[in-house]
Amino acid sequence: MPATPKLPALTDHLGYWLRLVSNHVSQGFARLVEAEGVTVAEWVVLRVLHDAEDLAPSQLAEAMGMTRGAISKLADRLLAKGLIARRDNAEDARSHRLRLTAAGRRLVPKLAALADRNDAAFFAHLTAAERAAVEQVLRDIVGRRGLTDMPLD
Amino acid sequence: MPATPKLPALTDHLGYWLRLVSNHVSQGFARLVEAEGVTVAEWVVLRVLHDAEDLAPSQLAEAMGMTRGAISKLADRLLAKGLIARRDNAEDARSHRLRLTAAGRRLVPKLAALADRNDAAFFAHLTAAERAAVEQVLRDIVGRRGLTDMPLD
DNA sequence: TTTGGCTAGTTTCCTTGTCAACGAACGGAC
DNA sequence: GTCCGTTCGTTGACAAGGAAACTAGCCAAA
Repeated sequence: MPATPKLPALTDHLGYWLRLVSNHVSQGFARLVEAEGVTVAEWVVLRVLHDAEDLAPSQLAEAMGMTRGAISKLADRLLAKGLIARRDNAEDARSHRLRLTAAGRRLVPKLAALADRNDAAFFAHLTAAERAAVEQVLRDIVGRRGLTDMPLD
Repeated sequence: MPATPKLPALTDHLGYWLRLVSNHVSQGFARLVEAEGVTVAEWVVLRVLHDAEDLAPSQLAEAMGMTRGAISKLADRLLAKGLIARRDNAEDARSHRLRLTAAGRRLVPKLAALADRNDAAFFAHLTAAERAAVEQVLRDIVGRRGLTDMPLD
């Protein structure tokens, strides 16, 4: 018997498999949306704004699990692409609100279709039960640990 | 009825949950290994070298799903930390081999314990069946799509 | 043997994030 | 009314990876 205790392999950790698959899924999606001239982070902003109508950068940062600095630059890019607009906040001169432009609003369904397509490409072969089981486990972990945000790492 | 067709939410995609949890798991691990002065990518290098004994940078790039350029810089950092060593390849002067130093080899079990700890923190509450089911699904996807590498984004 | 293509690593530039410092504006205590 | 601590967004420095250009060395064909 070897004197060294068993050293677990990378693949012994569930986190390894999660990361491996997750990274490929995200990368696949990144390639899809790239054709529309948008990054994954930008897509998330657009999708969140689509539902919210009007958000302060700091709220966006909170919702996306990114720093305010990152949101600031992200907003600059989306502004330059004409997909969002800044509007002063009447009640607080420090702050302002971000909203989709017409072009931004028009783009969201197109990107959503790509998200559907990408998800299907990776998970369509699963049975409904398998899908539900995995989602259940993941949602459960999110709930247990109170993960509300989405850190981009 | 609204004229607009249903727009799927971010959370309707399994990829969303995968990414959310995966990013938190990775971030949690990053915080743990940070105390040992190492990043996640560096940990992977160390762990792979631990098993391989001797690897060319290009092999490492292949195994980790990173570019050779990234490995080149990563190796520089690990070299500076004294965790790996470069050795010339007698058969091919273009190439060289990377191996763990004694310090690097000593560090691996410590990091492996952190990996165990992190995995447990996120997944220990799962039943063996749940764990196996998730791992099975993930491994299956990896197999179907021939994902051998581990892209870091 | 020399030439031309290939391969291994490195380097440069670019992207996109974090972190920390900053200035402007808010708001409560006095 | 005036401070003083806090919050808002921005900015600059830094980190880490990708893409592509570059260098050095290999090797096979002429």
